[in-house]
Amino acid sequence: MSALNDRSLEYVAKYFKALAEPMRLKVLNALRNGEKNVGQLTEISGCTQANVSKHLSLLSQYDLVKRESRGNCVFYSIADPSIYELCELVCGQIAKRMIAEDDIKKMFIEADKLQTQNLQLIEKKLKTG
Amino acid sequence: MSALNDRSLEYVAKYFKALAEPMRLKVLNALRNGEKNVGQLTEISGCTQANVSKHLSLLSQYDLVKRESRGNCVFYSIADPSIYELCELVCGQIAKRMIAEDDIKKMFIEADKLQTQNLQLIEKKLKTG
DNA sequence: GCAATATATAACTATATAGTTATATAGTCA
DNA sequence: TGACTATATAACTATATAGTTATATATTGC
Repeated sequence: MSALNDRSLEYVAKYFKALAEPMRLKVLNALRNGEKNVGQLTEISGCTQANVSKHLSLLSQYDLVKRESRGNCVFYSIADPSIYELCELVCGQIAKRMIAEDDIKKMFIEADKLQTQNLQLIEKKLKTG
Repeated sequence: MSALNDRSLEYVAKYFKALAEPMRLKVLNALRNGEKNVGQLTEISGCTQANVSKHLSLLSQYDLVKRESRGNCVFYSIADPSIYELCELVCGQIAKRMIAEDDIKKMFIEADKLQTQNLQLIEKKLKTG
């Protein structure tokens, strides 16, 4: 990253930007346990199918996800697991600050139990069909 | 990053967003060799002083840079060098793709010689006063 | 072919923010 | 004190994009 020119910086910035949206992180997070199709991701994300498709299209464009059309469905999966390294680095840095900032600490650790339960319910539902 | 709730995802996303602007990356890149004051960063960045200040303020807010007011000037430096790990991870991923995409490859490797020379000139000028 | 389902895209709105110019604030030195 | 320099902020414009609804495009099974 020494002496990158402006075009390169723009490129790197765009890459970060792809990861700079909560909904896209949610989608990537949902793909941790393996591939899912658009309908499943729509259900998990809680927004419209059109929106999920748009985000997937962008993630695809940056090779963050792999697209595989199978039968009537399109399955997406993580293209390069090293994006999780990125996320963990970021989480680590945020964690450092959490020590000082108690409200954020709570935000992370008490992790909205309702939401977790809902997610588990959806996952379960998706597995059992 | 397993089962992060929505608020946490938003927080992580915002962190990425802080790194998702070319001008901010340029500033961070300029701080690789050590602290610089706002005037110096303004000269390197090539945009207005007001804009640099705004970006520095945001970077400060996310603890990406350290602020130290000394005399008439304010010096900024990298708060946590692990952000460069982030950038290198991203550059690494982009590099993987470069193999296939020749134009991007050129973009990175032929790194605008003029710009590099200009940067060196500015750096030199800053050092000699 | 036709109905049904799954995904992608078009068109639009609302919002966030990068950049600007002008101005305020703060420190230095005479 | 007042002139000068350095940084931050306010107010504004232009642009990008997340989200929506409605529609188009595949694919499957009858």
